Amino acid sequence: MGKCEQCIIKQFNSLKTLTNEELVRISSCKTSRTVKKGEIIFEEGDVLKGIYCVRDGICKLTKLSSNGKDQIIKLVVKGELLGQRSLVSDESVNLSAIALNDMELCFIPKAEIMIDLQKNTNFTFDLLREMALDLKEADDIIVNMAQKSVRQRLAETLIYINDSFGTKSDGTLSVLLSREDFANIIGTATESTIRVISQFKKEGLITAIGKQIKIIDIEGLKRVE
Amino acid sequence: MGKCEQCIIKQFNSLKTLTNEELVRISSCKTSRTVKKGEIIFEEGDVLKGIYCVRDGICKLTKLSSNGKDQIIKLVVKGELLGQRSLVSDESVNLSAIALNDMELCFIPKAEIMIDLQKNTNFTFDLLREMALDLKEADDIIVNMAQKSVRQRLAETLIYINDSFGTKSDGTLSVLLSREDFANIIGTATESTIRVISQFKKEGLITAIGKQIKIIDIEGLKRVE
DNA sequence: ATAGAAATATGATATATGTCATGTTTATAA
DNA sequence: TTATAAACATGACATATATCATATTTCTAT
Repeated sequence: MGKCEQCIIKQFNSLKTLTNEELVRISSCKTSRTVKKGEIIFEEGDVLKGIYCVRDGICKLTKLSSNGKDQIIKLVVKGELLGQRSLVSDESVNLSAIALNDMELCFIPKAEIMIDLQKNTNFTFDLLREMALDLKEADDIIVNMAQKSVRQRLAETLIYINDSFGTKSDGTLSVLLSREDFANIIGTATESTIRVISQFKKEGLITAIGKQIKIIDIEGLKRVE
Repeated sequence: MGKCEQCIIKQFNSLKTLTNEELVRISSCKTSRTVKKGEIIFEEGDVLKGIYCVRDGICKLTKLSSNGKDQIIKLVVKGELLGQRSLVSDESVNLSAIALNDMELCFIPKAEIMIDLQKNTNFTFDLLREMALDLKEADDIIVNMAQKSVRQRLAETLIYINDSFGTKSDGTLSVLLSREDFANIIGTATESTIRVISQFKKEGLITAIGKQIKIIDIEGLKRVE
């Protein structure tokens, strides 16, 4: 099993603030876990006993609405932490995490990471910074949900995925989502999403062969009303 | 001017974690400010030079959407802090704060409060906990926006205001909002909000005389579809 | 106290989006 | 490979909500 102090993944999250000594200790108590596509990592209501560091793959964080539909709140990719909030509150998690492709995760027990949270101000402060960013993003999502059309929300989601998670060598988005996943991100019916994707294709904004979506005219997408 | 170390307001926010010594220092550099109803405390894009502690009154945090409409993200009342995120990031604020009634604010310069953020782990940790709660609330708002009807969103907003901010002796909500403010919270047109309020009145769920709204049948409101 | 401006109210209509039905294509497992 | 299920696609229609118009009431400043 890899050693945290040598792992490059930590560069992308708050663990980078830990000292070598701290990382060695963390490394000795962490466990690794592979998760298959579609598998549930944790579920709304679970009590987490630690945090995950995503070594590879991507997952969605979803919340079940009272009407029975899932809402995707956030996509978490390679490099990010998962379940930070459980460090701060003793409540159960308010979101489910489901793998969108095969994943590799490292699990760090809460008791161990809490030691660092007590001692290392840099670590706490960096977590705080990450959470502030999440909060800012959440504010933007709220405004978009409240004020923008399904067409706009889908256009922005495509741009967001393009910019944040990048493309493969052929230009298609590297994050593959079903039409239903897209619908659950933008908060609409699956049929509506399918229709808008078809419209975008006809309008020459994107190409879409199955789940392989490529943005053709990003400026056009930005202009969508 | 009051002394922080004797102020009861701090009980309601992260300042309660500061030591007496720290509070004395903060007290000596803080300034007080009164803000009239409707006045802008800070605006999207401003660079904050510190944080506010709300001694009295209530304000709304809004964000301007690209379609020109304001979205209300959060109500901040007596006891809470304002502008915590500016401590963590050096970016400009992403929200505007506007007084909903006359307010009393204490302003603590960033440089001073940062000293505590560096030294006092309890303080940082408490801020982290508050932010985690905000984030959880934001997740709920996203789901509601995405999945629920205007009727449901208004019903939940009324219940939220009732439960979180309380009522006057006559049972009316102590937070007074215009129909437009309600519309900007739930993300809909002002006319739609007015119509739904009228419906709720007819259905015996609430009474509303001008801005004085009283919940009559809270269970009925919870059942709204 | 009065004029003018906001805020509230309500109708008529347009439009975006949801829902249901049905068919086709693509993926998955035996 | 074939059978079966899941995902995708599209039409027809229903419905929630937005928009525009026009009163009416309430607030605000002089």
